[in-house]
Amino acid sequence: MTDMPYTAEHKQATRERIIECARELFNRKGFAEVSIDEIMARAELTRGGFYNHFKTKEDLFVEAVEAYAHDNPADRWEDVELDFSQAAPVIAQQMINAYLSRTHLADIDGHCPMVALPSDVARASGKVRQAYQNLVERMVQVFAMGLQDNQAQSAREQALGLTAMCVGGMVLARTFEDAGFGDELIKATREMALQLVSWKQLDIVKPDLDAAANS
Amino acid sequence: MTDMPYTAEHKQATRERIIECARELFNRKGFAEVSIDEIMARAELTRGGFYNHFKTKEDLFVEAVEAYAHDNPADRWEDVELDFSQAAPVIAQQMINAYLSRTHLADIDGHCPMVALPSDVARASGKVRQAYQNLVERMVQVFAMGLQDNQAQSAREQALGLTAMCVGGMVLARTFEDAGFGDELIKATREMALQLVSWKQLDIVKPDLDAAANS
DNA sequence: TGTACATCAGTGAACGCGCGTTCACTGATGTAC
DNA sequence: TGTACATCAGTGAACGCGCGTTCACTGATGTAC
Repeated sequence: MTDMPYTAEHKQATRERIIECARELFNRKGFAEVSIDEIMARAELTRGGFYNHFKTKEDLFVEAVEAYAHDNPADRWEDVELDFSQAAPVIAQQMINAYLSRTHLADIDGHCPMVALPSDVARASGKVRQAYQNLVERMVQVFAMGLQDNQAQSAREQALGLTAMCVGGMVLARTFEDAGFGDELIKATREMALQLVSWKQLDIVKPDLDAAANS
Repeated sequence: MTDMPYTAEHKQATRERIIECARELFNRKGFAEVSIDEIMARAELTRGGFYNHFKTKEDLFVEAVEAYAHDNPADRWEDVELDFSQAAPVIAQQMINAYLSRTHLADIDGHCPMVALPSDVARASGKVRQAYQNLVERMVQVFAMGLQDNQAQSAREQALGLTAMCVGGMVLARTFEDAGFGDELIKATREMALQLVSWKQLDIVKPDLDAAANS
């Protein structure tokens, strides 16, 4: 911290600019398909400087996934920000509405990494996968806040199921050639998730599966 | 069909061997990360012969995704094959149990492409994405068979939501560093999906969302 | 039945290309005086 | 205030490497006779 030709803030700002550019490019094209040249060019820099900021391309991947967690999980996709002064169940509903929305689907740069990069992460290092898992855990906890234990499942278990629905609906819709099918799937999934949140709160007793199957 | 030094069956068999090897390698490593050399070597052939069978690597991707659809959707992962002589709701339950299972998660070679390759497909050509969408549509139809319209959603809408749950649960579990978390998520998602199938059949009336939110 | 032949599935060297990473450098900047 | 200096963020050429694809070939095979 003696002589410093550039300020530490300058370097930090550049670093964050690179991470943000990388995050957007990864979202659009995937980790392997984006080159360091491309990332640096978007950040208005040249290739060589990359290694002043990151040890490897994979290290940048970790940063890009973690960067997403610093923001509010929902206010990217909806005018309605998550309002934590609301009752917890309302937060869960807002989350579902924001996540399983056409707005979120259309905002490719702003896609949640859980939606944009699952396959890339599955093949990446343990550090990347851990960062991804933390993102999932975070969403689960927001949902769990809005739910109560019931006879069939704990609030956490319900939250895990809802997270799977939200991510699954978006992942599938994103891959379709036919946007109409994507919209249909997102809408149906959203409605089902919203019903789950309200039904669960009513603590409906688990019916007899065999009786149901034989009906 | 005049002179034929090798039989047409021979060529067809080789072609299918290449597709199967490619499907397994794509499942493990992703589309871009697998080389044609690697695929051909696994099929006990050499690089050059590839273009006797496929026009491009991307064409092989289409074939690999479609190949999965030729098999029974569930009997890869469970000893219990889908038993279409059973009542339709039972088929839906079997599907959920087979898909959201530890067996399926552990069988990486046999993973459904919906689980193993969503991000790769999202970046691929329209033909690949169409093949993937057909796979999804197929799963939706199996579920829809096992469900009835109710007050809140049609059988198809319910089937779309269940498909999102199944795929989402597996996609997430696959990426985690921590296998325990994956098992937890799959189990919770499976239980929730099974409850949905049985609840929906009871045609539970959609409760008042506002009343639930304010409770 | 045995042989000569035409076919084409399969071979492997070669191609151009873009990648992640390294490295010697340059020049804009904050500091010391 | 002005100037000389040391630092290090950023530069861009170069590296080795592996990729998808092409192409001239080879040799195992089914067919004609």
